[in-house]
Amino acid sequence: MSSATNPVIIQSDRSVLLEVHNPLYEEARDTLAIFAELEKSPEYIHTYRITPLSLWNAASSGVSVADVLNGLERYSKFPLPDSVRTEIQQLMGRYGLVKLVREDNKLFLTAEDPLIILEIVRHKEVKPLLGDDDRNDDSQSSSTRAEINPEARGQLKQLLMKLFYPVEDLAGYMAGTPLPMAWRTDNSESEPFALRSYQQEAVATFHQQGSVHGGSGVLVLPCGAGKTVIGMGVMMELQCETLILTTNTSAVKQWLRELTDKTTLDISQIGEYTGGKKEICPVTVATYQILTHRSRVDGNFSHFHVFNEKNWGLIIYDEVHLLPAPVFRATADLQAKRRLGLTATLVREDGKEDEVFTLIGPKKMDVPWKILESQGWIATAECMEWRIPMSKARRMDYALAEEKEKFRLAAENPLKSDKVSELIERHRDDLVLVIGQYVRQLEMLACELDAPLITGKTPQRERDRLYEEFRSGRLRRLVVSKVANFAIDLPDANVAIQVSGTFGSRQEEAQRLGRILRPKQGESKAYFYSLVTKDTKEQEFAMHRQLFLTEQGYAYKIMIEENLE
DNA sequence: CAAATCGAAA
DNA sequence: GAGAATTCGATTTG
Repeated sequence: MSSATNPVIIQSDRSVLLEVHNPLYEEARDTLAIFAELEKSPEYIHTYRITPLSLWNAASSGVSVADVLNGLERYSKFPLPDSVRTEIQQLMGRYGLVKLVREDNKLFLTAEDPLIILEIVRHKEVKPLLGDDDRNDDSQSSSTRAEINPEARGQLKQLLMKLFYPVEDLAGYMAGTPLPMAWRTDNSESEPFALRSYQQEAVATFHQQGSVHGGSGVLVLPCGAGKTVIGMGVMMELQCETLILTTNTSAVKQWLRELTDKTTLDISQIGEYTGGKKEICPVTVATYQILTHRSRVDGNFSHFHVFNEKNWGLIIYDEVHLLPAPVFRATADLQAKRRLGLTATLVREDGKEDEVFTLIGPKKMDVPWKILESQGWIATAECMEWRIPMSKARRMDYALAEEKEKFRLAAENPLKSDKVSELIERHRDDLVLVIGQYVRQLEMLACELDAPLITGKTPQRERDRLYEEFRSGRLRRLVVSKVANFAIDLPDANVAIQVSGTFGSRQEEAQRLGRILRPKQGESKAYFYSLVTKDTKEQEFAMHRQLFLTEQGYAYKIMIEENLE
């Protein structure tokens, strides 16, 4: 029961504070993870929130109201507020009022209380999603069930969630065509391959719960945590034909490489479905882009047939936070397939996280960056923001500029280049990436630093040559544009200097930090510098970008450069 | 026929 | 609220 030495404080707004350095931290964390969302994880106190969605997700994996209340009471410093207790009972009680069942290959919504079914079938947005069965007619108003259109299974669940009737989906998953596979043991590299402990845990968490409930979900893992390996781990468990969706062709190549390298699957069993090749094999890797492509003639999606081409038993969504809206809709129709979403950050600047949860599945596991850092899988990072002044003349220009030009004026502040040179000098023996947003600015910097520049227009051969030199250490500094956000073949560095970035994108910041967090031999210490112009809009945007990293527990040191005039 | 180039899309 | 990168299909080129 509650005791002052416990690690948790529960507030009446359903937020939960957890002390990280308390001896009961780990137990309490594992308990909270079951029914609350981790919102912030700075160094000393983590914040969780109990939301309707998080409670329903818990309920869907078999957790009861009593489990939640006991869990909270066990670790709380103070007695549980009554309002919180009541709300939890109320909210969780709604889960399962409506069930989705399969009978003779038809899908039905059922409820014990006919009034609930009546309320639902009368709802004007629900109506078009029901089966055309005439039993759904108003004359049958005392019915405890209603037939639905199987294609609308996802859409309907989404809609009912909004109406506060979270559906207990008992209709199950299709197993998909079986495909035997195993990890390769005869690997050409001498080290035998093994899943890291948290990777194993992730696979188990996804797979564990019964076949009805445990079929879909999202795993949140930092960059460099080995997402493809975990995806393959899940494939090993399910042993079935799999469709893998990624953001771009280099990610496709990466999956293909890893699959051939680490599994017993034969090359003939692995296919690439992109602009270049159109193979459909028992394991197929495709880009989101090709799926969203519409025919020029009739405006229809020309490649959606991939979803139905084979009897997929598992669909893996790589970087699920980038899932485009049309694929969302297609996915809504695929509720009978097992779905695995992989992502480093479940933040979407468009706030569609809830849709990911409803259509792909609940978040099954969240590995905070700091945990990986403490286990030595990623490097420790020092983040620093330098605030650079503008020249008098530029300050004048800035003051007179149109609102929309201001950001660019601030971002391209030429005084930044002095600081870049200084930082490069300080890291003479390190591998340094200079990352920026505007090609013009980068061209100037590259010239001053006498370092090569890589932008979108740089031909692949040129890129490969530069990457190679950088990897070998002959080349110690590289200026890159936004290609850095996507190019996964970019070699690892241990210092990044960001001279400009997009309007406050948290994702981008995370990705760029991820670039330098791969552990290196010897001292695994990384430096991340962000250069912003003092007292401008840029400074505000930088603040927003950093939010995610602050949430993950990284502290920014702020350094202010004085005006020279 | 494959590689290189181009414009459109989102 | 704007600029950069990417990708796809079509067209041209060797």
